[in-house]
Formats: sequence, structure tokens, C-alpha cells
Amino acid sequence: MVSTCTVRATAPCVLVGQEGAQAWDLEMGIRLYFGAGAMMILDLIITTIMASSNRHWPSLFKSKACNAHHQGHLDMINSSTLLSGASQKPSYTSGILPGCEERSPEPKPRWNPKPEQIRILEAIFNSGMVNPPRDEIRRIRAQLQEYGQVGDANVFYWFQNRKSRSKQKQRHLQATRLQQPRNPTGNAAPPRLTVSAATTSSSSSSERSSAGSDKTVLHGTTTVSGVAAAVDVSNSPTASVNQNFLHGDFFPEPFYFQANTPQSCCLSAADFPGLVVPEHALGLCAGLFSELPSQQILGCKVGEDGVETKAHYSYGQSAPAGTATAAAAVTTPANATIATSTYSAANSDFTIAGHIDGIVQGIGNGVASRATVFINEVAFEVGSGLLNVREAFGQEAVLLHSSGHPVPVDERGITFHPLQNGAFYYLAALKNRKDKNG
Amino acid sequence: MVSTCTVRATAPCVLVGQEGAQAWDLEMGIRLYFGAGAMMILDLIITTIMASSNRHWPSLFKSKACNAHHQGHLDMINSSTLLSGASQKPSYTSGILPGCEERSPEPKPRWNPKPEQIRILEAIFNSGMVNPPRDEIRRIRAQLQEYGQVGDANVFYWFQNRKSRSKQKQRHLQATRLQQPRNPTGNAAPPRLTVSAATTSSSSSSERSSAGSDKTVLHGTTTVSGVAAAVDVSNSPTASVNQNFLHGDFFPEPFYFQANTPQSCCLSAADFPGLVVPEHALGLCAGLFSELPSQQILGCKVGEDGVETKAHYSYGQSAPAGTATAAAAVTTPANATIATSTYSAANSDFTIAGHIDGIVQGIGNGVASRATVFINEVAFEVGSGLLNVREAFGQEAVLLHSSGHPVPVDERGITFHPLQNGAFYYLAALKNRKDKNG
DNA sequence: AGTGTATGAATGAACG
DNA sequence: CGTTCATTCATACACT
Repeated sequence: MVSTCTVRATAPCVLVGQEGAQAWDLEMGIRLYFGAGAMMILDLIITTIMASSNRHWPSLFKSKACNAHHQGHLDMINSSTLLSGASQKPSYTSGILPGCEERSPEPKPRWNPKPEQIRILEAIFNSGMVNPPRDEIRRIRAQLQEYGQVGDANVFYWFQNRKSRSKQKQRHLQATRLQQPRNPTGNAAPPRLTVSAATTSSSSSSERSSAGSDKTVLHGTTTVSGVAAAVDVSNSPTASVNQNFLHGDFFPEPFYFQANTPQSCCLSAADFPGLVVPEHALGLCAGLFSELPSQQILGCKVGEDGVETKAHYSYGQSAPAGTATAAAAVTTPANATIATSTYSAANSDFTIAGHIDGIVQGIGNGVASRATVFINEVAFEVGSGLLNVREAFGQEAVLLHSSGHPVPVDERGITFHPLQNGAFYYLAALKNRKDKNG
Repeated sequence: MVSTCTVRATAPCVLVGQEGAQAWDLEMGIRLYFGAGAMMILDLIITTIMASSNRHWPSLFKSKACNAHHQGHLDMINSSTLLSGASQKPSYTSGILPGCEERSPEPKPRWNPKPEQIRILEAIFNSGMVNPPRDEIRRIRAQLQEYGQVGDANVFYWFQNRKSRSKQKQRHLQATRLQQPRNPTGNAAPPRLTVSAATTSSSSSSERSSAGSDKTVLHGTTTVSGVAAAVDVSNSPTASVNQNFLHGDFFPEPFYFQANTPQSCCLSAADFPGLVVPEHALGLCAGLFSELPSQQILGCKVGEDGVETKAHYSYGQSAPAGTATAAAAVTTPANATIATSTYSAANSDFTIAGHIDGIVQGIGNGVASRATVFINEVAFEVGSGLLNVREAFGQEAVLLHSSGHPVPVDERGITFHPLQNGAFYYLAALKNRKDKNG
């Protein structure tokens, strides 16, 4: 068990363990706002009001508040539950309850998502649902609610912040990267391959058509389920390229690459795909994902042309907790072209970035015995030997060099030459097989 | 002079204004954006721009500027004033001076409305001016400018956001609400009183005819000027019901009930009607508003049938600061019927909710010496004694119990019995007098 | 105890 | 208009 990951915040993370979850709860203990009596009253009130006016909730908020800032707000429980899981942390223990009537500034303690909730959210996010529409938010909230009180707003904010921060990181990353005089010319551009990194914001579809027509790029995030991709944490869905960056510079690192034994690779039912721990060098979690529906594995987020695919994610709603099923991978319909990095990149980024960072940094200078390569924008530390592409990424996997040329491999999927240190590769899937799952 | 430019990156650039520009400077203390030279240039630009398009607003602000993103806007300073009050917070002290040419990010600090400005805006908004036309914006801006630099664009955006967010909240609210199985039957009806909550969106006029024919309900929002209503914050003007919802669920809202002494009830010239602090127990800010034109006091937002009354608001344009006169209250023409809670409720809700929360919380359990009653959906904590309705709400004020019956009062306007704890009352105005102001 | 990171919340500005 | 982006504010928590 062990799960490994740590979870703290920064990124994304997740990880998790179930047990972990509990921790939180415990942590929070109790923060009830009102006494039972009060509750009832509220109930009443609410009923009434709502009834009359329709529905609004507690609204309350608006602020400008009394004292000065703007903050205050009440938390409001949503409607139901209160108790479900809830119990957030007291925090202001002292506070609130009391009469505060006067001007109590703000009782509203901020929402403190429980690990399970975070997992779910993360999974959804990683699945490509970067910014869920209103109704989705509602559903999500409902789902989350099982684990504790949450409001739609909380969910909403969560996604916003998540996306936003992912981008930031990525940006930074990039920026950082720029410094590295690798290509004096410019930023970015990874190597080549159409990867038209979406510079700024959204849609960048245009470029994507070029490359191999019948391949699908595996994007990092892709949540290649339990396997290699592992990178889910942060991921991509953010619109443009990838995200994590902060870490790179800042923190230690986000994710750690931990050498995971394929087995321990987790992915128990409880773990989310997204959660998977990254993989590390060489192994790339070889073969593991072959167990997964290929589509997911190789799914490529090739939104029509709008990068914002708003992919379908099918996080289990009914499922208890971590069951957010498939998550990210959205297979391309027929013969997808190479996903523009826009998206693919996006997906992976985050995590990737993280890795990259870590990795890059680690090896950045020295790069002695091993080589770091970027696959779908994700940094991987590989041995200087040959790589078994098929083993690492699955049967249909094809590695394309940034130049656009496929990396030659023998019939067993092993490259003829070691990967080039610092080079960028993109993973694609030969889609000509059958649908695989069919 | 000064000039400042900061340049931060993210956004693009521009900024501007001639004097206006200065304004910024002043305002911000130091946040110079550009060197003098730059200023001139800007000046020019601006001038140009404005001149040319000069008018359509919205378009103006859009700019897109320099580097990449989309941001940049021009702030546009308007032309006049500048110095008035201003001084924002520097924030990015460190800055950069640079010339924005290349990619200079954009210094443009976002407008940071001062409390007074917010008050004004809020008052206007609450008065029904949900989305002011171009010219109004200008006027408003002018008004605001006394307190600090502001551009038309800022004002424009403010209203947009305000409206939008209100709606959002309301929507959510609604949604949320649906979930609550409170009354298995349905939601329902609050107490009684025609309050046919507008279920979803807009116009809900239909119901409103029923109740008392010659009374006008004072709706919470109504901004019963200085007085009781106090609740302006969130309010209604947004089309449908009220807004905040997110808070409820989503977004919180603020407002707190603060016990205010009647005296302190504010309402000094500087305070806005809308801003008034709620009131509290007993006092209900007695008498205060008697100074206001009664119509305004009891105005009821009974838009024809379109809820979007777009009321006339007469915020003092000339008036220095808080003079936004009447604000919300829109008196009903002749003999208004009780405003459907649709709106009334709507108005108040927001705030109300907040209050309720607070109040309820406070007294929730104990509710000892005081009682909490809901007037126009707004919770008030009142002493257990008798209430002088007239004093509290004005000469024409009549308090209706949720049952539809008026609360009996003696000739002085004092109730015979204390208000019933937890009961709902609606404020109405006897409109049979003359037009009052006439 | 203070400091910094992580992150929930709020909101001005813009895009589509 | 509804969304989304970018920033900023404020707070919870870990670390030193």
C-alpha cells in the first residue's frame, strides 16, 4: 500500500490513499456553524424564502463588508447535507458560534477539500474537464458532497484556480526554459512536429493536421491509466501547453518520480487513473497499460479543432470515491492526426513539466549516464540504452521524433539507437488496427 | 508627471491618457507607467483612439495589445478630473519602467475601486440601473471619479460583472434549491402573501396583482433608503430574481448585520441609501428615513411586468458622494399591489440571507430576549417590545403579516403586540395619500 | 513567532 | 451575455 504520493498541494496531486483521506476528516473535526436549533430555524427560513422567492439560497454574500475588505461570506451549506461528511475544520473555533451577530465579519471559513474530494476533482480535471459547465459543476458537487460539504462555488473556484495555476506553472516553465539558451531563437517551440504550442490561450487546432495521419498522439496526461503516463497530477487539460512550472522553479518537486515497481503502480480500483504515479526512467512502466483499453491508453485529445475539447470524462458519479473512471483519455475517432501538442501537450504538461523540472534540473547540467528525453512534452529520464517502445507504451505506440520522423524500431519495438538526450518525441499510436477494444 | 509604467507582464499594455493618465499616476502613487515621453505618446494614442471611436464604449476598451495576450486595455481615463481623490495602492512597486514596446507586459494595474465608489455603484445598480447606457456610464464615471481615477471602461465592466454575477448566483441558487427536498411537496410557498416567487428567470409579473390593492410592498432591496432595508448589496435588479446564489452555494455574500445604533445608522450624506447598514433590533433605524422623500422610502420595485424595471434612479450626480439619492425604490404608480415577492423577495434575499445567517446564528438557539422577524425576507432582530412601524419605515408604511393581514398599529404607528419571533412580514405603503412629493 | 507556500475566494478585464 | 482569464486578497499550514 503505501501509496506514495504525497500530496501536498502544490500541484496536483493527488495521491492518495484512502486512508489518507480519513486523516482529513479527522482533521477537521467539527465546525458547525449553528446549533441544531439554529439549523432548524434556518431551515425554516430558507424554506420560506426560497419558496417565495424561489430559490435562492442563502445567498448572502456580497460583500463589501463591514469592516473593510471584501471578504466575508458565509459559507452556506448547500442544501442538503450538512452532515454527510462534513465537518470541516474548526479553524476559528472560537469564533463564530457565538453571537457574532454584530458585525461578525466573516464566519465563513474557507472550504477545505478533503482528500477524496481532491482526488475526484483532480481526476475530473485530468480527464480533460478543465472547466466544467455549470451543470457539470453541480453534478460534481453532488458527487463531492458525499465526502463533505461543498458548494458549487467551491467547485467552481477549484476548477478555476486549478486551471489557472496550471497555466501559470507552465508558463513559468516555459519562461524558465527560455532562459536556457537552448534555442536562442525562441521560445519554445519544442522541436518541431507541428507542435504549435498554443501560445496563448485556447484553440490552436489549426496546426494539428499535419503529421502522421493515422496515428494518435499519446498525450501525457492522457492518464494513461495506471501506467506510464502517471503524470496525472497536474496535467494538462489546461488549455495551452502544459502546466507545471512552478515547481520547477520553485519547489522541490511536485511529483516525484518514484521508481515504482510496475506492480505497485497502484491503480487499484480506488486509485484514480489520474493519480497514477509517474514513472521513471527506463521502465516507463512497461507493458502495464496494455491491460487498459487501448483507447484510453492512446487516447488523444484531438478536439475538433477547438482545443477545448471538453472531453467526455466519465468520472463515476455513483462510484463511491475515487472511482472516477476513465478520466482523460479521449480516443480519437478514426484516424486522428497527431494531436497538436496544443492539447496533447497540454495534457501532459503539468505533470510532465513537473517531471521535467525535476528531471531536467537534476540532469540538466550534468546529464551523465542517462539521458532525458521529452515525450509528449514530458521529460523522461531514460537509460542510454535502447528503449523498447512497445513495451513502454503499448503495442500501437510509435515514437515520433520532433522532426516528424518516426523513431525506427525493430519488430519487437526496440529502438535501434538510444534516444537522443534532450530531444523531443511524441508518442503516437498506429490506429490502423482495429478499434482495439472492439 | 511621473509616469510610471510598470510593466508587468502579463498583459499588454497600453494605458493611457492624457491627463487622465495622470490621474492614474496620482492615484496610484507611484506606479509610473511610462516615462514622460511615453506618456505623450500615449496621449496621442489615446486621444486618437478616443476621438475616433469615441463612443462606443465597449469597443474601446478592448484592445489587445502588445505582446500577446489579450489584455491590454486602455484604461481610458477619461478626460476630466484626475486628481480628486485618488491614490491606489502601488502594488508592484518594483517595477519596471521600460518602455513598453516589445513585450512589455503591462503594467496596467487593474482598477481598484474604492469603497465609496463601490457604494455608489452598488446603489445605482440596486436602484435598478442594471446596465447603464453609454452616457450614463459616463456620468457615473464622473461621479466616481471624485473618489479616484476610474475609466468608463471600468464602470462598464463593473456593471457587466455585477449583473452577470448576480445572475449566476441566482441561478445557482435556484438550482441548488431544487435539490432540497425540504418540502417534499414542493417548494414552496413561503408563508403566503402572493409571493409567487419567480421561478426562473425574468418576468414574472403575472402574479403580482392579487394582494392588497393599495399597498406597495417595500422590498428589501428597495433600498429603503437609509433605513431598514439596508440590504442593498446584492440585490436585484438583475433580471430575474436575485442574484447571489453562488454564494449560497457558490458565492457567498457578505453583508452582515451589524448592530447599528440608529444614529450611527449612518446615512450621512456620504452613505448611500443602499449602503445603509441594516438595522437591528428595535430601532430599525427609526425615523431616519423620514427625511427622505417618502416615495423613495417605500418605493416598491414593481416593474411593469418585466422585472427589469430599469428604474429610474436618481443618484445624485452632482451630489458629492454618497448622495445617490433614492436609489432603488421605485414607487409604484398608483395603487400598487403588493409586489410579488418575486421581486421583492429577490431583492432582499441576498442580503437577507446573509443576515439571516448571521442573525440566526447568533440567536438561533437561544433567542432569548429578542426576536427575529423577517421583513421582506430580511431578517431583523427586534426587541421583544412594540415596534413603531411608522417610525421605522416611514409614514405610509404598513406591515403585513405573512398571512396577509396587516399588523395593527395605533395612530402613532406602534404595534399593539410585539412582532412574532420568526414570523414573516412584508412592508407595504399606503399609497392612497397623495404622491407625497407632489 | 515569523515566513513562505499552497490554495480558496473575489473580482476586474476580456473573449466569443 | 455567459464564460473565461488574470490578479489579487486572505488564510491555512509547514517550516525554520
